[in-house]
Amino acid sequence: MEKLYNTNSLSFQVFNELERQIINGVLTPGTSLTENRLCEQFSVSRTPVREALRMLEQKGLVQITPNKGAVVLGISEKDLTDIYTIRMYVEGLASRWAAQKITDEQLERLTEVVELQEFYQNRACSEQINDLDTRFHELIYEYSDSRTLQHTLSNLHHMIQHYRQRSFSSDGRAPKAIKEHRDILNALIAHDADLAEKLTVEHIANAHANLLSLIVK
Amino acid sequence: MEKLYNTNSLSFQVFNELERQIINGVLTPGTSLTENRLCEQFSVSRTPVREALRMLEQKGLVQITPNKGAVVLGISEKDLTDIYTIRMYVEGLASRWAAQKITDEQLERLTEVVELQEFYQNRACSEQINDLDTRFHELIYEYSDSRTLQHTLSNLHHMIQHYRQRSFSSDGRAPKAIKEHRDILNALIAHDADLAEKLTVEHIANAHANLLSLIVK
DNA sequence: AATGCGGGGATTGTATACAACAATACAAGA
DNA sequence: TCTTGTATTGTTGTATACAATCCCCGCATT
Repeated sequence: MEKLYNTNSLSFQVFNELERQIINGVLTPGTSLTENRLCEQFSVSRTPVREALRMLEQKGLVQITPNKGAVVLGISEKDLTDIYTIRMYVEGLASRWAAQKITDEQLERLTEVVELQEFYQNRACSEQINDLDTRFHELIYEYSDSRTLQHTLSNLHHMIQHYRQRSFSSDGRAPKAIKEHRDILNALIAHDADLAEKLTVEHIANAHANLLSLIVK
Repeated sequence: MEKLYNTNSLSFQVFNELERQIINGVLTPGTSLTENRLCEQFSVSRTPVREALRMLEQKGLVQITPNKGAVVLGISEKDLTDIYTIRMYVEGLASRWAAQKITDEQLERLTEVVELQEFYQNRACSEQINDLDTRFHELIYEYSDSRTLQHTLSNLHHMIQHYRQRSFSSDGRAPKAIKEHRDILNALIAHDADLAEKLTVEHIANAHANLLSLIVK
């Protein structure tokens, strides 16, 4: 379950770091990524760099033009809004399926995450809260027991990590979000698929609305 | 728009061919892909093979374990059902957005595709019909004017190409599907977002039901 | 001045060589 | 017999060398 994962392999180190930089806006859209520059930057040869770039292309984070190289695509504010809307349409499905299939052991793990969130919520640890938010949603994706749905939603959720961080760190969104998580958890405990779906859709809608209000400012 | 795209580069040739084989079930789940074997098979060096494998991993078609190699994941019947269900939740959104944003020129192109389908529908050319089905849906994804939605749905639609082929080649599904396409097209022409969404969801549901009836046999 | 045409430097594409790791088989010792 | 250590082999990870392509710039021609 833990993603100790390919943390070794230089390809993945480069991939993860570039992904992070793109998602966090360090690398702005339009930036062209020449292989040699990245080689120097990461002190690795071209092989892992090229592999990382190919992976990023499949994720839609860079665009590779044959014989010309890679440019950063990044995540625009329109992408952000689109992602929330897409999640509003589909993330309820994850909770619905999870409600039908979740085991007692899985419920325990999820409960633990929610309790940790409640523990942190008044301590202004926006990073921990964001991490736990990620874990909460990722666990539901996993417990939906659908590889494809997990893959799809995980990608979407991951893309907007940086924006969520802003949301949690700036205002009173965290307590509300955590309360909503607790409600969803209760619906899952009751195996009430309809309710879990409904609450999840509302949760996404609220998160979206909150983020929009921040951006307008 | 056309995907003349990276058809050159050996990496993409290998990627496309492996993807095709996985999607078509030529490579069954669990098959382990050793780099040297693929090198011989495609008569290329390890570099493009490795890049292809990394891309396939990001698409969720193979799983790479560090220092151990890649194994085929493939698309199970459960994945198939899941994909249709997910599309039922989200594909309507593409039509909704397309209805709001589609231009006259884009409508012409889409109309052309539907007319071609109607031309072929009684000629038992299931391959052409499948190709045109792909083009119809891909165009709507494109005209939804959302990079993320296009990316998401394009992946899902692509995954089940092989199953759709079976659907079109085996029974009276093609004429019904084409009729549904015509109805969706009309809704788009009228820029009726609600109707376009509703018809699209029904279209996916019908396609799913049809495929299920085939599999049960 | 505008256009067309090399040419050289920079960049990507591909192949290969070497290093690190994993798995297996086999032998030595308890 | 069982265990454990080790050698061997096959596979993946990384670096580098070479080939193909593109791009920019200067130059000549009109």
